[in-house]
Amino acid sequence: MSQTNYKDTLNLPQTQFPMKANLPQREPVMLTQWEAGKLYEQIQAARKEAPLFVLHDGPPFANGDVHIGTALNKILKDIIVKYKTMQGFRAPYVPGWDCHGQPIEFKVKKELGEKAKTISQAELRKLCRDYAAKYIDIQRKQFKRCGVFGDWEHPYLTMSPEYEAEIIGTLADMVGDGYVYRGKKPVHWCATCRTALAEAEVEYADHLSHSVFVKFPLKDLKNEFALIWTTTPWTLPANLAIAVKSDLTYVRVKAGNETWLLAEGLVEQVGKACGVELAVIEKFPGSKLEGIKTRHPFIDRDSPFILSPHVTLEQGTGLVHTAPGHGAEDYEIGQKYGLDALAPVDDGGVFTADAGQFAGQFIFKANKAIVEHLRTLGALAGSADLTHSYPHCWRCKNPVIFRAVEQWFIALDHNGLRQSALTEAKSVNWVPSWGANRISGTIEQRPDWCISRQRAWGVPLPFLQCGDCKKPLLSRELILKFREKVVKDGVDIWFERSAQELFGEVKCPACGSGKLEKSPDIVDVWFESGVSHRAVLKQREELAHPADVYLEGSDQHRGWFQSSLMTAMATEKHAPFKTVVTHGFLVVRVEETGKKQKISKSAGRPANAEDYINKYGGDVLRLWISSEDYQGDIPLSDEIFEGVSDTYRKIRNTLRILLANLYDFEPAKDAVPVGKMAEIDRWLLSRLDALVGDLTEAYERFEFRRVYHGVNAFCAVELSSFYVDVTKDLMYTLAPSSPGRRSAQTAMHATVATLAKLLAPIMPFTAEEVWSFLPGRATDSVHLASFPKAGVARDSELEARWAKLLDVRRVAALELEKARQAGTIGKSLEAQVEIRADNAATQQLLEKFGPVLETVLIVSQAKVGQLTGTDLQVMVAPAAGQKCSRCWRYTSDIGATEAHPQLCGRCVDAVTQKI
RNA sequence: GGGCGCGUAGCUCAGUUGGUUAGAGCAUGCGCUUGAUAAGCGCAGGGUCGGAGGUUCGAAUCCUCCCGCGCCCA
Repeated sequence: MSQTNYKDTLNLPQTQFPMKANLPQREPVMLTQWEAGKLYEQIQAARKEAPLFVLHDGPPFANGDVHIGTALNKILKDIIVKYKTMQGFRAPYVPGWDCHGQPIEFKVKKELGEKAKTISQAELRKLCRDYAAKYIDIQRKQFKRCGVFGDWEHPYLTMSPEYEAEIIGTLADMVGDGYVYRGKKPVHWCATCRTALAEAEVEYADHLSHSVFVKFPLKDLKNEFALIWTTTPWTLPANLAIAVKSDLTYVRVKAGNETWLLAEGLVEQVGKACGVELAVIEKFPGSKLEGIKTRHPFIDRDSPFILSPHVTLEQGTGLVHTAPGHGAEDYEIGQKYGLDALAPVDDGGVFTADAGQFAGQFIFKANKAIVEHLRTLGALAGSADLTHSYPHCWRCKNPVIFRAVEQWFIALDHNGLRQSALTEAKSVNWVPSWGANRISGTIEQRPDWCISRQRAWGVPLPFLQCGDCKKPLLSRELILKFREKVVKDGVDIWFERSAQELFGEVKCPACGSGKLEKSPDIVDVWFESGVSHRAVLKQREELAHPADVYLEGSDQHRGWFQSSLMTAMATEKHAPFKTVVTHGFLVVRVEETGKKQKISKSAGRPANAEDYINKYGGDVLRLWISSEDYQGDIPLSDEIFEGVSDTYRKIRNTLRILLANLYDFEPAKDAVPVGKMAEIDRWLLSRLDALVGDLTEAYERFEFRRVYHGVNAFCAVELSSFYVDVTKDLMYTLAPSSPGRRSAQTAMHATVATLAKLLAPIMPFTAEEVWSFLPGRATDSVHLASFPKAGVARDSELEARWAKLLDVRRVAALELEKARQAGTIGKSLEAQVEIRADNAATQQLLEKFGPVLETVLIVSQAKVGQLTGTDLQVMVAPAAGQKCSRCWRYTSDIGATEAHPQLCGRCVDAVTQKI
């Protein structure tokens, strides 16, 4: 028989499992199969009676393509859901979308262009609804493409009537419990368009302002003045206080025959600007000023000193003119001191009667009159023109103003809400643990929740006010009455029908008037998504309240986590989540600087999930996510993706060779019982068991990178470089059904099956592909299988013995390499070795291994020599005997059988037995 | 500017309550193999643990300050 024919007698690996993954093409095919087979429904049905695990989805905004960061969030959730499912839980996943809100309204208006001005609110709302629906479809497709399982045909939408009804219902309850009140708060306001503007509708551009230094006389002190500076003289009629910083140094200075108060650090600058010599008389900290009163220069009113951390020495005098009705910071600090958000300006930017002598004037025109008036009064210390960046309206390009308008608020200290939320937050499991600290900080600091927005696209605040006495009419019963109509007809009826049509005859309890007006405002979208625990967890019968896990970016400590916690504490008296997991944000390395930068700032870099899926595939995208420590910044680069792709290939090839070695293995028929398995195979099963234990703990702790590194190391070290390499000889050359080969196949079979299951939550496509090649698989889909259990095959005594053997192997590898460099041998089968143990115990151990030594070292002969020293030594020499042309080992019995002159005895047996 | 985080080989990550010479996988270089072959195996090089002080017999680890990056505020 010729050499090439002997090759035909080997059991070389065979498989149709492709080496090249071709994920971008293969994955969509698998998705189609999953959908056709209703895999998600099958999984849910299989777990019908199982204990429940709920991961509640935070709704992404229905706008644009799925960003790589959004995909990261969704995939992390999916890994958890898939893992919990395999652990035997019923883990339904109901995805959601945030549908209302300014960004959609903004985009729709932009697309409309000039037409946006003439369109009715109802038409605008219709277009916004269509826009959201369009992107829900797009995003749904993209999320599915990421391999995310869920009830995609029944997501929750904040614009669905059921959801809207729960928003209204929550408002009703909170009104009933007295949390809601009406107050004023400044917003960006365009006097030309007569509308409130959102931050995104404001553009910053240079603007020429008239800056003035104004003297406020100190109450009851002659010739002594507090000197303030402002670039908006028109806000002076609304001045209610002067803010100083407690730890800044302030001075009294002599200015001619007057005394002025200002910050020490600005004396020189102010002196120059006002053209006056200033001589310091006295120094004191800002804290000394608190409570002291000044007089408004032209209105009969006190203006007290207050303390504010916002004061800086960048410009002005260090004494900050404070008009709570016309500035965000002014408002914040005003709240603390109980100041009114006075804004004597109407919708058109004209002063109202409250502005005294300036009533009826347009504010920007009144600037000049006010400055002149100050000059006449002698209250003007200096003035100058100043060009600076100032907000303008995105549509009409005119400068906008900050103006307090009527708003609706939730009182966070009512009924001890804030305190109970803080207490409850302590009993939530925050991952990472500093989340507890962070959310407490935001809850402690935040002011009352302003829940009204002056926009078109959202859920109306179903509140009434009296048309005559203007008092708000807040009634739980009336709101619930409206809610009933919403369930039937959706929320649009608020805009389409009159108060009377909606509520019938209702009288103002304050003045008895029957003339009631509907609030034109809509509710803050944070309130909408914040009530999802009620609108989804409590409504959907497959879910439960509270959820086991919420998982979002760390920005949501201030966003959704907080809004959810607050509304839940107010209405349910407990948190809506047991565990909150947070992740960081994507950063890319900028080549030139080597510095990290958030992805949104890196122009030209692909930022959609699709870009990466089309290039690398969904499973590589997911494997990348699993590889990163997502708790901090998450780095992203081509280099990283290439690296993950390499790992993917390593894992794939390892699984492939195992499958290829199983081409003739039927577990039911051929499997060897553990007790009869070879040691090396039991060693593998023991290591595998340890891996299962580690990875189970990693999944439980949401530390997926440990899964990635664990599987990678197991494939590279235990399997590829050791077990598979070592067992090649017996796998290929023994008779197909020999016990040694069947034993190894049994171990390999268990290993592929286990690895497929361990990887299924992270690489759902590849795990499924592997599964489909697995002989004797118990379930159709790997996603219907159970997660492996640890602690069944661990044999630490055996592992300890083999650890010693692996030490020998390491030393042998070094010596074999030396021989190879010297040209003595090529591959290791051309060598024989003599091992000298480092002590008697090792020597005894090695002797007991016997022929296993040759196998493990992949050499032709291995013997244990005399114990001579204290170091473990391996001596290498060329192998003795002749090379068997079938198994390539060197032996002394080549040609012992006449019929097979080129074969060793073992190969003769294999070839002739054919067992 | 404030609050909360993060910073360990080229890359992604380990590194117990402080305790030998800081590890792994990948990548790189050099070999081997050609019966996992657009694969596989071996060996080697590679780190001032962001920086500077301090505590300690001893610090990647504890403390202070600084630098860089991110999130949230302002």
